[in-house]
Amino acid sequence: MGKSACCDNNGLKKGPWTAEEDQKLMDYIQKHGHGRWRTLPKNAGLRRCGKSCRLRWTNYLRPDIKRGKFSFEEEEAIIQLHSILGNKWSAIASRLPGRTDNEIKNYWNTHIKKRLLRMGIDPVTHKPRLDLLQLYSVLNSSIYNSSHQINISNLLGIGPTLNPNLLNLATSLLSSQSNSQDTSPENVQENQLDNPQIHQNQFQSLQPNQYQACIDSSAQFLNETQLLESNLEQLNSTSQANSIFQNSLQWEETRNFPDMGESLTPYCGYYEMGNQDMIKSSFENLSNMGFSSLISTASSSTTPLQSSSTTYVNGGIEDERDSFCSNILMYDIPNNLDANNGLL
DNA sequence: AACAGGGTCAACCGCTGTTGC
DNA sequence: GGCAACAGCGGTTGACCCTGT
Repeated sequence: MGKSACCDNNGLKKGPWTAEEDQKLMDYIQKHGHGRWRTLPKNAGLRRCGKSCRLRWTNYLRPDIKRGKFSFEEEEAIIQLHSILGNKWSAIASRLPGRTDNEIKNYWNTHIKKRLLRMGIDPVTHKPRLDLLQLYSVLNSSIYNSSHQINISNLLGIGPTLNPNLLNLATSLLSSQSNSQDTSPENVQENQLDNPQIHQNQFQSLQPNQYQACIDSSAQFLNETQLLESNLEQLNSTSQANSIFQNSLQWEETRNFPDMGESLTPYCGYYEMGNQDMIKSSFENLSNMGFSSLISTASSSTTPLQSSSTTYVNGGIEDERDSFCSNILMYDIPNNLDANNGLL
């Protein structure tokens, strides 16, 4: 099909809309309704193309548009819906009354996506960036214990907010994975590459000028996320993960957030407030990876997105200390929602 | 005060899907 | 079935604003 014909017309105005143009468009739509966008500009006395008029109406002039900052509930819904629908902004917008796809898309790209990245969560897969966790864990455990106290967090640019218990979890899972490997001679070398303990030993005598080499050596871990995920499915010892998870919660409870204070509002503090969300997200993904049995389920949902729907439980946490904590792990998926195709 | 750099968001572009002839 | 017009979608752009130097 290609470009719409209306965009080829010359002499049509582009750029920001004036109040006068807005008024003309609103007056016309109030009298005649919207639709027939190709002929609307001419009939309304506007020197705009139909697409521009439609966009202006649907994104800004519609009476049911909700302006202003996104609420916590809305942000939560966006994240959950995005994890299901991906970049189907219109499908996401259809579940957030008063919000447009454009607004949600902008908000995702400028706010949520960056927060997820800062937290070490892949905004595409909504899974923890285990490559960073692995690298962090291996380097930190080896270098930090050596005589050369290096802040690996800064070195890797992943900040000081990574929960050490989550790192332990990643390391434990890696270790378990390597233990479950075939130990036949032909696989020994490969298993050595997979074993973080071996890497740790290799770093014991690390010198300051060897940090880059250290990173290079560890870079081979970066492609092992899939191995880790498959290991998650194989790991039967759920008590291990549960224990680490409980430690994570305790770690969060005792952690200080000196700059938060009043800013711990649902909107501006959601991801900034700490790693609770990272833990939630991590364990949500654990659930997605086959660990749902080790995470207790919530019994009800208070999410704003409801109606006749099938309750979908990603995995709940019975810690009502943070009500949002349980909310985010549980989400109502309407019956007519298809994860692959959006609305049916 | 001036400038640079980064963040935000309204608007545009190019494409796909749908509909009617 | 083929074509064109249309509606809608997601990615991208660029002007504007804010903040730090």
